[in-house]
Amino acid sequence: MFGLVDCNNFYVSCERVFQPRYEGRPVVVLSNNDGNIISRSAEAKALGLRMGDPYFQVKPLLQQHNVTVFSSNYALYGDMSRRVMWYLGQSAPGVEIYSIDEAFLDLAGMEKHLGSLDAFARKIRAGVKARTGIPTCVGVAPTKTLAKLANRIAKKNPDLGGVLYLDNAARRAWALGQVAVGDVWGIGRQYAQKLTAAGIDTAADLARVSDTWARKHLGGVVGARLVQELQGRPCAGLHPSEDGTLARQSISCSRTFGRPLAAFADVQAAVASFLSRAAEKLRRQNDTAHVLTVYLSKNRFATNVLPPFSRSATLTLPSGPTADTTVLLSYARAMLSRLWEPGTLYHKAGVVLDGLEPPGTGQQLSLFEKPASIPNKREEKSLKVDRPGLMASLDALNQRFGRGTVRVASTVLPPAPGGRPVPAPWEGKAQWRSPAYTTRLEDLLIVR
DNA sequence: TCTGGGGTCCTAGGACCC
DNA sequence: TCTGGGGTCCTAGGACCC
Repeated sequence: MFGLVDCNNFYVSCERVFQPRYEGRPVVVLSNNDGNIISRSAEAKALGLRMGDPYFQVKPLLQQHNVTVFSSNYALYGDMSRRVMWYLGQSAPGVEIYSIDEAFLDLAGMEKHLGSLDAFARKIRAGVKARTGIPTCVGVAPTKTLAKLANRIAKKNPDLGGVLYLDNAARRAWALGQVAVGDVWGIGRQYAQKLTAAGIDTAADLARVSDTWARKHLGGVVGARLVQELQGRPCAGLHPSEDGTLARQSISCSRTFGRPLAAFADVQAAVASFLSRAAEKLRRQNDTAHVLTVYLSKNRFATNVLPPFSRSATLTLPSGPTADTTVLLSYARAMLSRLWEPGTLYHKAGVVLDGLEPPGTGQQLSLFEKPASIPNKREEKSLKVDRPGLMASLDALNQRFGRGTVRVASTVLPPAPGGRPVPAPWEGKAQWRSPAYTTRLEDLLIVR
């Protein structure tokens, strides 16, 4: 059996923990750059606000109904998530952190122990609420896909008390009939359209299609597994998250710029800044990366811009895997020059680190590179700097004194005439950001 | 004026290898 | 006239997730 614990309206709920006056009132949280709605309270959903709505489009509606708006505060959400996950880790034998606000629980064999998984799920739910203030729903079922489905039904039907346990075939059949095919985990817009056109409208209909049909029309083996899981046959196990954190197979950092950029120097500094951040995440997870991708995007909403809206370059690092910001930067600069089209307005850039492995596993010297033990004169000079040590010091300083305290020079634009530092033009808006209550001493909540 | 960011898995085609 | 088969790696892109 699997449990799926999913936080309700997670970002909104995080804000409400520290500002309880927003309970019972419409609240939304916006994406980076205050661009789109990414979290909505139940009251905001009832007003017809949808996930992903651009802020500027729904602004009148928000004002009309006096909806409270927050910019996203990832320092807060990340820390609240850590607390929720820590508690889950204490409560279940195996936990797989699936996203910032969701985790699968391994409940194999626990029925015998506990008698009722329903009561257990309710206990977990109450425990998360008591310890963090975050409301959740819990679905329990024999496969991950069915646990997701059960969770969804629990969310939609408050009378269930936030928990649904699909313990027998009759309940499962009932549950499958409750859910539209487009709301099944793994069925997105494209597939939903295709399925309804073929007369498959509910999860129950989808559970009845043949393996061959699923393979042919739902992305091959992925679709076949999905159907099996709906039928109650598990195709995916639980991958426990070590020490309460999620190790990733790729790390990326990208941003839509605060305003469109046309100058190479600006975009280059932006890319350097994103890559520095990605490399920092990489080192925090104690990995090195062997593959680097850089991409540039134009404005995909502009009527005068033709696709492709994005160009990317991917490079397997000839010098082997690294976690050194300066090494990664030297490659990124060259890749950016290759992608650059003069006279273009760029809206967004990003970097991706792939081929992650722990340091020291697969060092590969390039054909033209001498091993570090016999350096030439120039290398001798650069080798005086202990790079891993340099990176560790950089991270330690930024950890202690705040992100960005010490930076690689290429992420900083030359000062304006008069010597004043230039604000980074790629940084976006965040007009309504709440304090980092739990991660910055100055932001600590004061209770009178 | 204004439209997010960070992930996963899978497939397909070309280059290259034996 | 006639031109293999099986494999890997790389790159790009599609579909999906939260």
